[in-house]
Amino acid sequence: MARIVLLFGLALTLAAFGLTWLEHHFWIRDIGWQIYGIVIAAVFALLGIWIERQRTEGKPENTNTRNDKAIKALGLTSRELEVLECLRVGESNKHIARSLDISPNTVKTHLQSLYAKLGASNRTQAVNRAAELSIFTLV
Amino acid sequence: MARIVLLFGLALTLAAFGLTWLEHHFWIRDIGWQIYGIVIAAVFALLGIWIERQRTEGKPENTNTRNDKAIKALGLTSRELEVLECLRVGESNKHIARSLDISPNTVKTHLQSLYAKLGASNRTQAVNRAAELSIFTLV
DNA sequence: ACCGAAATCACCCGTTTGGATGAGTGACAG
DNA sequence: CTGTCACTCATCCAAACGGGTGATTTCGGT
Repeated sequence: MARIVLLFGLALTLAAFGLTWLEHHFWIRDIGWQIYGIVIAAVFALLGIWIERQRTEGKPENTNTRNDKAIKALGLTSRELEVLECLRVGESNKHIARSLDISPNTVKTHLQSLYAKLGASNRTQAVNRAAELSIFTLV
Repeated sequence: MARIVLLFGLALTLAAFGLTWLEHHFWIRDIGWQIYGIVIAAVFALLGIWIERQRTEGKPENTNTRNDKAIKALGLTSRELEVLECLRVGESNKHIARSLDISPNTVKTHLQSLYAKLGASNRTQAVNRAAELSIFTLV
């Protein structure tokens, strides 16, 4: 927040200085100050929009970082994540096997490590835990 | 979006007219146009922030209403909703039976109606669909 | 060249689910 | 009073799942 205020003040002073400079070198008096004011208004309105957009973007960033943090903390491998994503959609082991082009037995193996790492005892719990840790790529 | 553009243009023209009016009546020449520009900049930056904030506010309202709408649309009964909530947490049929103090057989019956109504073929899919329809009471 | 982690697959066994069907009860509206 | 609906429970059967164990391959890092 402090950074935003600083940025804002900086922009204002820069603008003031820039305008003073322009006044002494160019065609300011010719175009009339109304247009001038309009340009300033437009630019700073856009700046305001930009600032607000930046400010509200902080949230998905957190989920993304938590995402990776949790994944690394639990030691989830890439293959396990793929299986996990299939779990979320509700695919059966056989279906997952076809999706990832591996044997159903392998799927079961991946699932067991997933259950162990997530502290789950079945697929629904696994999905639930993964959701709590915001592991899924949010749609 | 069109409304925002309109609002913006209106604000700009109003500002231009207002400034012209001010110029002919008051102390404009005294305070110097730099400060003038700064004020314009600040006001319109705030306007930009406000606009952006308005634009991004619409979302949380939907989730609550969809909740009940979807439930009624699908004809989910109260008992089915209880079972659904247990599903979400990952409880087994037997556990759900104890939670709701009914027979596991009854749980299965409720599950079958749930699957039918939600268009799911297993518990994980049911939870997924329910989440998509934001049926769960958000934590 | 070797180690360890990841990934792959297989087998066995018991439990859980899902699907289909039938049926009894209580409540509530027409 | 009768029909409908939600809720309850049951039985049978096949499929899917969870748990355990062991084995092979592949690959990056030391």
